Amino acid sequence: MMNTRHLPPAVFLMGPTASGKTGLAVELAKRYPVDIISADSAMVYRQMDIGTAKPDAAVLSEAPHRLIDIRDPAESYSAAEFRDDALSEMAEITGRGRVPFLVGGTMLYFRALTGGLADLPAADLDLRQQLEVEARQLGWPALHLRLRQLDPLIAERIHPNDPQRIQRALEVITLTGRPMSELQSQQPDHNCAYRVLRMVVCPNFRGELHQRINQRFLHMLQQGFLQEVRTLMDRGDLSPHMPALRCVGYRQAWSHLLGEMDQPEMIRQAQAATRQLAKRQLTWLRRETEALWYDLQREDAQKAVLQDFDRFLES
RNA sequence: GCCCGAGUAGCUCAGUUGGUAGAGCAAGCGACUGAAAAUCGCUGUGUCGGUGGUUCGAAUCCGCCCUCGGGCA
Repeated sequence: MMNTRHLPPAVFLMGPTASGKTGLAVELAKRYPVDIISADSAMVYRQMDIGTAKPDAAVLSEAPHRLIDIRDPAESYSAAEFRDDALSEMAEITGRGRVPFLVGGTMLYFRALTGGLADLPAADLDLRQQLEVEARQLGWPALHLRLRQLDPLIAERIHPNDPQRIQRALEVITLTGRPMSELQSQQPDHNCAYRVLRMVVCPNFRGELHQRINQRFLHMLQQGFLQEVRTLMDRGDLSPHMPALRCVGYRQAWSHLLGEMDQPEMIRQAQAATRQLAKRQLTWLRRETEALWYDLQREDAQKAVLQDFDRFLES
């Protein structure tokens, strides 16, 4: 392990959806010389406020968040773009003598940020569409078979039913002429240029998190979530397979507004999808062995956070 | 009160002519390199409403009871 003493500090606040990250981050931003950078793949989209649980304008004026509202819902964003954007924001914040404070639940983004990414080509929409058409005729398992010829190593790691990864691996080899497994193995060692305090917030009991998720979705509905989705729908240029509209809650609401399911069913499915998202986030989070964990339901949690924050910033 | 229907997994239900059960969803676990709030993989779950009987053997057939629907009074 390298000596990180001379590196500038940064703080990561991670946690599953509905765990209370944003509220805590805003509190901390008021007390410490930190600037918040959102690490959230859904909050990047403008006009998607209620359903992404984005902090409102009043909160944002007090505690500005970078990397939210940086994309139109018709556009896409990616882990690689996040990495570039976050690193440049971090450098800028550090340059002003303040501390970058990364807050969010998109664990792939954190990983790309600290672990780096292989030198792979960006997405190519035309090529993806072409592969989509082929898949419709031949089926994804057939394309997986083709991938097995071209890049046996990566095919071994990708399940024949996993369209997204088969598509990506074929895209990479088509665009570069080289197998994705090879490009990944050539990924340079990446040293994160910051000394990082990793904090995770999460209720100790899963049932408690589920309850918060269920209630929060009902609250979103009261705040006019369906109207928000209706407004997106009325634009006429969005479709439910775009990354923005695939977000939890949005795709169920979209389907409900099309009359494909009634409201109680939409609520059930949206809540379930959110619980499943939280579970996947927890699977990532369990690997964060160096992180400090806090259950904000507990009386002493806030105090512990402040203490650990103090100690880190003073060190 | 009488008649009919239904009670099987957390939920919705399937279960052939009797051989002590299985789907979907939910849930749990995992994977994850430019769509990641995405996309995938694996895994259970049970006093078959209760009770007594017939039978070598009952979710299945019979009696009684309970609960919930619906109808008739």
